[in-house]
Amino acid sequence: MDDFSPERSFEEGVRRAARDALGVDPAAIPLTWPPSASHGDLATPLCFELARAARKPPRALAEALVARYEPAGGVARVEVAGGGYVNAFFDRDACLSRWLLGPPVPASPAGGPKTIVEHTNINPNKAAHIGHLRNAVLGDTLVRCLKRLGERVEVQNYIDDTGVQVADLVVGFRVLRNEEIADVLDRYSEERLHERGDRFDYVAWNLYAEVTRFFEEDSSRLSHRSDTLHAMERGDNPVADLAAHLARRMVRHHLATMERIGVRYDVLPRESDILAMRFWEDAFRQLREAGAVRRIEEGRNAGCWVMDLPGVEEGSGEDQKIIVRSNGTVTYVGKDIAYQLWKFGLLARDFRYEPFDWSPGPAIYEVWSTTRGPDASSRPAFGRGDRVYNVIDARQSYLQRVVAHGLRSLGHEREAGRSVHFSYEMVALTPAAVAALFPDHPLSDAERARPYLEMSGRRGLGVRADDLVDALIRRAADEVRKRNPGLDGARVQETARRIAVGALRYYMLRFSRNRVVAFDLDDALAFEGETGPYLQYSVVRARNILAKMEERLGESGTGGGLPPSAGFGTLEPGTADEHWNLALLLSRVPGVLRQAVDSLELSGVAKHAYVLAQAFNSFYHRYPVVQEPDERRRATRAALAHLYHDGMVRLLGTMGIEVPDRM
RNA sequence: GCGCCUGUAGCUCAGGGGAUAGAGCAGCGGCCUUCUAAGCCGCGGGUCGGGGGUUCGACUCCCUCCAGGCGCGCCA
Repeated sequence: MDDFSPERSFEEGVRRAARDALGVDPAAIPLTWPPSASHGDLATPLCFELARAARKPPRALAEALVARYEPAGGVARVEVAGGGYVNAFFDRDACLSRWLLGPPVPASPAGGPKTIVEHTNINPNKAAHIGHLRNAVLGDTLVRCLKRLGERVEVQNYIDDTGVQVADLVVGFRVLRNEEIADVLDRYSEERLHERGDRFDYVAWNLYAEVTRFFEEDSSRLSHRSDTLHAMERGDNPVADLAAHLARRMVRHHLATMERIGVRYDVLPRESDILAMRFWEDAFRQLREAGAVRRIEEGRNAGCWVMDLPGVEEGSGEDQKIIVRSNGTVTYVGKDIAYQLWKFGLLARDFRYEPFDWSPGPAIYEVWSTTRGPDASSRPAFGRGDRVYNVIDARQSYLQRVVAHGLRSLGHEREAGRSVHFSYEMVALTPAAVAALFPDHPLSDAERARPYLEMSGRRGLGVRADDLVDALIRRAADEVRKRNPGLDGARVQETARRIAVGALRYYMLRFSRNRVVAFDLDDALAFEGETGPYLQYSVVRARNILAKMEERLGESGTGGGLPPSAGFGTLEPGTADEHWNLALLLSRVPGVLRQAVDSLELSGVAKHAYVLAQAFNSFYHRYPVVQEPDERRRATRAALAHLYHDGMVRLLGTMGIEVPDRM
């Protein structure tokens, strides 16, 4: 596949014409999409920009430019429009023929620079909720888009297995439930829980909320927490082993939940291993030697090591961050700096790795975990990224800034610049949703007046991820059975699963990232309108057309490209634009993906897919394909259906949405 | 107090300095003997939070004010 691109051809043509006709060499050719096909396929407002310096009206410049433009490479002609736009019209038949040959395969250099995406990062002490789903869907979609653009990507899911939250769960089992450690392992084994119709992460969900209340009722009980934390820190004792066990079991659940929606990871770095491998020692030494941290001798923070943040107003509270506490222990952000250094290969140490232990259940897929045991003899290389995306919600912006500053103050300017915080807003619940889902939860008047309420694991306020997925699957399965009587159970389930995942992932992607998602159950469960199933359905329709073309007419409808007799000229007068629009929108997909990744605004991908599906559904409704008597028209339309089908399957693939065989 | 984010149709949201500000939902009215109606077509609905500025041109950039959210821990 060569690099056929009318867009680039237009860009170069305009550049050449600008030089020849106007004597200017613009740094960049601004491109814009005309509002409708009748205006053209691509446009540049370049002449508006040049008008001032040239002291001539934009339209005159545009006319001069157009006169010298030499059409080539898929651009059929250009014309002046409006007050000075230069609009390009593509050679439609030539474009369609080339596009039918399939997309260029991006070269994926096996040893080239690697991009690391860290996402999900759920505390391993309770079930995943819909806020985690937004994180995972955004992260996974970013990964898929990067791969589609030809990048080598490593997916990391950081496991904070040493924190207070895990300790609290240990306290819950040992103190609140008054269980012996051996009994916890037995009575709360996956098997025993299953017999009772329960599951481990759901037990933990409730227990965690209970423990929070337990502490609130009597703060002296917090000694249980600190005792547990100390035991976990010491290691090699039954309490520490229990904590490790609980965390691992929870991670297993999180991985299983995410697997349901098509999200996987390459490696699970554990915080306990960051400590065990003494990453912090090396990072701290580097920070001290570079003078990036300093010890405070007096005042409130006496005895602490802090990092000063330049450009932040003094006294704002954000100008100085404690990295090492007065008792000598490192804070979360300190560990994060060490971890970030490791991701770029800037640490003198590495983890050791082993395949993740999926027991007591079967392995779902191969994923690596860091370990304190021996390093696997044969394994992929992890870390040493060229660029790092941290998918973390906007509430952590400050800490992410501290981490980037840490890199910068060590002289790693390049890495700090390539240390990207993929920030997004949280998923929250409306007061109405809280009242409906948690009837026992009292809401104050102030809370009721708020636009939304944060979910809270500590209060057990939240919609669990698997509950939502289950509800989506049930609803989808009902609909599938209704529409496809006689379809066997396994196929109903698989179809329903794909629809559910499509609905969920689209819902999580359709909002721009800086918008708080006030979760609405009815919207999330919708299958009509701007939803994932709408997109999937349009592809199923295209597939049906192609299948019937083979079945009834024995016409492949395309695989071999556009038949010579076919083309847009064969269509009824006045309908060509609408047909062409489908191909044109598909041709813009690579640009849309690039733009989405560069801006981290993945909602653009979702939106474009939706606009495409709308265009196809309109086409489908108005223009018969299989029923079309004119052979040339039939072939042209089948070619478009084929192009749409393949292009849309790939585009949905970048969002992790699979298309069912039927719906 | 300081910083970041948000404010567009009844509701939920798109909108790359550029052409007539668009979708979905909800409402109303049509379209299933055709390739699946999870669909299509139509109607109604807008001081783009207010005010200033930059620009040939501002929903978009800058300033300011208002309203709401988040952050600013020796928690993670």
